[in-house]
Amino acid sequence: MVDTVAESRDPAVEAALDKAAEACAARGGQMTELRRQVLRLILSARAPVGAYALLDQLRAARPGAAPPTVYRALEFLQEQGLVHKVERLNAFVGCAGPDAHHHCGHGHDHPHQFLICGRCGATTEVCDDRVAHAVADAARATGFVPHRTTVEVEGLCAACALAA
Amino acid sequence: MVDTVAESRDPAVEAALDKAAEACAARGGQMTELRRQVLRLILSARAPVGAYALLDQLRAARPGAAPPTVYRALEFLQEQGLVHKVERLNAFVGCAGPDAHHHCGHGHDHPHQFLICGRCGATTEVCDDRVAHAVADAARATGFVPHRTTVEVEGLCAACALAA
DNA sequence: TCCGGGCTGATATAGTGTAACGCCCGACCG
DNA sequence: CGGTCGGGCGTTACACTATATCAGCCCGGA
Repeated sequence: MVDTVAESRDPAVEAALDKAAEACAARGGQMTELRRQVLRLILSARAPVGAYALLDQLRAARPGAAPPTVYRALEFLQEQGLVHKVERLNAFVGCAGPDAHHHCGHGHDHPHQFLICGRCGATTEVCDDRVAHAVADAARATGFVPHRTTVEVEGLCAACALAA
Repeated sequence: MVDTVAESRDPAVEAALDKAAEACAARGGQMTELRRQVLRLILSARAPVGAYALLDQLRAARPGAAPPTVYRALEFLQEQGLVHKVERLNAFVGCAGPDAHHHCGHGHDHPHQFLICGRCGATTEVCDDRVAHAVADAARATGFVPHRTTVEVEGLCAACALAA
């Protein structure tokens, strides 16, 4: 075995990492090795990952890693719009890449919604403008000035709904 | 001082507690003294309250109270629709009273949204059908079967927006 | 009487997130 | 060159949030 446990190195993930680094640089952010490692772990996971799960995996490459190590990386990645937190799960998912949402006219701080399958744990991000507008309108109707919005739906994904 | 610290005993809160107890009983739930105390603390607060803040206050009346004491009460109150959790804050707020939402045709498990002021901490619950429908529609469009929805908007409340 | 379920007490532990200090290093400037 | 300033990271310690588990109590029904 040439590759160690930590490396499944999906080429698609590596490509996404390179694109992310590029996007960061364009905004004045530095995609350091640590941040890249954390983002790789998130993008390689099939479901949202908890901070401490990331920490465990990270220690393979960085024995000295501690909670602040991963939380600081996560904070950066969230600011860059590369990662979102799923509040209901206290876990993190990669954003398909902000670029993937350019079609709906949003930048890297785009509004998004999560569909969380309570059975298989799959969490998919959608980007629905009607939802975003409805929420913003409802807020503004009360004089509230919206800044950031969290929308998370728990239920059954299409596959699990059929299986059930 | 006749009343001790723990008792501000807002008559409106007491009335809400009585109504809540009634509503619980109608559904087969028991509003015990402990649960009533926890609900009173939540309804008396101006902002969402953390479980451990509740615990601290609760200990005035129940020296032996421990985390499970308050979490069990909270679980019951949430099931009864008397309390909601604000995920972004890991804190709990009283529901205006499910009855307050009968006007929009929902029962005690009604869809709701939170407007969280990042400056003063005030958190208001709204009940907007367009939002609820937009979210449900967006989810169903992907074959997802929605079960429970969390919508939380962080921003500035009307008062703070003016002050800022 | 005995059983069972719901509620609470009590202890222990798991999981999530931050504060605070200090070091290194590279950028920038006099 | 020397200084210093800021960002990123290591490290320790701690705060906050949540749950598992076992035991005791009360009450209503068989």
